Amino acid sequence: MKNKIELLLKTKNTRITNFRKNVLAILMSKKRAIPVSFIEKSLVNYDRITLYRTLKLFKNKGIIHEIMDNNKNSCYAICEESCGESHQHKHIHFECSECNVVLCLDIEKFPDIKLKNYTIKNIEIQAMGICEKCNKT
Amino acid sequence: MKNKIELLLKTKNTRITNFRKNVLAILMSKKRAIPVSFIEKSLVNYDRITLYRTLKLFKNKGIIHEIMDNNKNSCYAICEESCGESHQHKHIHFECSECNVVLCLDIEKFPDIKLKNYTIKNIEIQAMGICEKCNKT
DNA sequence: CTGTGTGCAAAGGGTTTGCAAGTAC
DNA sequence: GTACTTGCAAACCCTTTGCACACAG
Repeated sequence: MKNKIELLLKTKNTRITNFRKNVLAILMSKKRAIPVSFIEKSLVNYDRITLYRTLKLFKNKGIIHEIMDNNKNSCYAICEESCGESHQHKHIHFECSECNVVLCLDIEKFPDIKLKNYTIKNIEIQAMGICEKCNKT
Repeated sequence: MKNKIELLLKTKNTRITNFRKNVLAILMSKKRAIPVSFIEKSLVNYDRITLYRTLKLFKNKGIIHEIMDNNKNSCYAICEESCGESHQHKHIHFECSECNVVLCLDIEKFPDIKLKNYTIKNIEIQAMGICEKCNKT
């Protein structure tokens, strides 16, 4: 795990520091997009400002992507390897109205939206509803 | 026009006040989602706090819907009549990276996304790129 | 050693809350 | 008259900026 994190940072031309490794470990430990507040809860003795700067850096380097939940809280999730420079994500973001979890979900075929005379660089699809877990209970 | 505005407010069980009529008139004058800052520029002698409260109220009543642009600025647009209680919008939101306009655009067929075991209540599609106007120049 | 990252203090911007006076119905 | 709306002041929260010190490469 540790090597995986350091490798990722190296791949993205980002200096390896303890703080960055800690933040990445938290992000990698969850298969979902987590709000900043959650990252903060998971860190000990951290500096909030440095955290903001770190997340911004990760985002710019294409290590993580940002999703806004319904309450305008920024959530972050590790980018898939396929993400690449364009930062194009072929998954949708799903927010559960019961437990507020934010998930990155793959769908069979990502809709190919075209608009005449418009150049589309990126498409984001955000779904709201009830997640698998909450549906069961 | 005036009657149209008052009728809309009445339909939505919302008290008719001068301030609300002014805000609605601004929103109706544009065929696009406008940022709060634009509404503010269009108002004279307004109270910012009241504006926030008004927009929140309109949103809750289903009179307008909120779109977040790339810079996390809230933009607002009048809901279509088809919108209804569910607040379901069958259009996509397009943001131009050149002129930053935010548009509500209809697409031929709105993708019907299904996820096994998930209940989907609402889907929002946000596209980024270059708009018609900027493509021409 | 050099450029980059960190931690602290302070400030910024958008937004919300509380309350008293004013207004719609 | 009553409940809702407005305007003002203050507070809140998230986020950014500036700067000196610390650290990675």
